[in-house]
Amino acid sequence: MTVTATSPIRRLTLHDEVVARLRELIVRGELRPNERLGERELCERFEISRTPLREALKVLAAEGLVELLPHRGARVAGLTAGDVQHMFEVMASLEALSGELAATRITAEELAEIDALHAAMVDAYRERDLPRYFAHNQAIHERIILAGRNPVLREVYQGLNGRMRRARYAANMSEDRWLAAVREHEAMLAALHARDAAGLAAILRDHLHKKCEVVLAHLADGDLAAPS
Amino acid sequence: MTVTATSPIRRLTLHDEVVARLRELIVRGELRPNERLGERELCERFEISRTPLREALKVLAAEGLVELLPHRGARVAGLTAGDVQHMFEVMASLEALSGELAATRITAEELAEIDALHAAMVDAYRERDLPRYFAHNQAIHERIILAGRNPVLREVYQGLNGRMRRARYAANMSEDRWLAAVREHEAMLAALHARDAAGLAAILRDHLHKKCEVVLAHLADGDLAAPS
DNA sequence: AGCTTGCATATTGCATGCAATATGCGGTTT
DNA sequence: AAACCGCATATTGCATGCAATATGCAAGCT
Repeated sequence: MTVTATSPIRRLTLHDEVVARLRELIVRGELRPNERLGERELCERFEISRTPLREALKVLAAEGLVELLPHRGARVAGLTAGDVQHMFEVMASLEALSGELAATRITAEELAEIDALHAAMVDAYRERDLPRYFAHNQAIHERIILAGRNPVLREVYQGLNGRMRRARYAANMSEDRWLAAVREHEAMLAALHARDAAGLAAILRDHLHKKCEVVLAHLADGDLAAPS
Repeated sequence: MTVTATSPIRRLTLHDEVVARLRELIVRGELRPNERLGERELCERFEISRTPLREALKVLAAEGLVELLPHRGARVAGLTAGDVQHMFEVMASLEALSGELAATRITAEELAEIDALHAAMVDAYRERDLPRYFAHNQAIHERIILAGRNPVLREVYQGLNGRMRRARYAANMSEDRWLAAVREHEAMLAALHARDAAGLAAILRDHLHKKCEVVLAHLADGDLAAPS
């Protein structure tokens, strides 16, 4: 028999599941930077044996979320203000590239979808619903990346974004900055509609630089520990 | 007793060693794209047990050099012309960023070192010594990255570069293109000396785009297999 | 004949056991 | 009293064994 859409059955292996769970714990800050990750402890927590756990730790180390000290175990990777600054520098370039690509490659449908997300985001802003605002915000940037049609860019972006979200998670915004951010997003959409690649790239680059300042200011208040 | 410089003793764990060896085999093309990586086979080759090998494969998969098919083993990641194009798009942005940063942050010593490498590279070009040319070429780009003083940029660059070197490895250059590349390098140095961030960024971006075309042309001759 | 079905084999995924290395503490020495 | 040394403990790294899943082939069915 022919099936309309071959549903890719949930093929779950333990280590993949553990990678996802641990990544979430780290990104959400429940496992704090520099916190020690004992194998025994985590094995009991997830009720698995050491083999899949160790494989998961290796993967997260390759992603930069975990540091592996030979013969001395694993720790959540530290996150200094310098690290954040460096990540934002790279992210700004990646976002600028995604803007260039999206401006030339985006379809009308994708553009309409982003318009809708933008409207929803502005709505969340009006209601001062920060979590919803963030979610839509992230979704918009994600769609711009997708519209660029470059899977490698997407991979690299996702990797860095995962590491940065740790810092952004607790980061609040001033009322002024929030309004400015919304305005910048409006400029983005205008550039996208105009297919203005260079303009969109510039806006995104600038947008990221400002976001960086906000996060750094918040970090200075002593939210995240520096590496030993 | 006090030691002048705490020599970081070579602490080698098997899986790290295996990661390095496998990565080299894949990058150098001895393990071809889409080639199957049986655990038994590799265990015998390296004379180790399956545990460290599996950990190594997970790491390489996170790096994008290996594909893991659940319950069906591992294969060397495929490398289509599209993949190469996408990687070059990102690399061009990263190189441009590295140029911007380097132009503003490089020290006189670093600049002198790059000058020396450039001279050596030109020397290799005059003798048509391609391997030596490539080595110096890579070293120069590496130094520019280092001069940018952004470890995150360096990480991301290294990761992508590892994946691209697979394609570049066999790529030859036409006489014309080779000369043009040398001239572009001279322009780079001029921009670096002038601390011209925007100019260097533009040169590097353009340089990468052209390199991409060369590699793609070579790839079209059917060097690397496409993914299934 | 082509397709499906069932079993035998091979390979992967996970758990556990053993050896090697690091950590912490008590005793000893200066 | 402070520092050093050595041993006991805990943790990590690697090897191996068992269960689960995929692959290949041959027999049976339509």
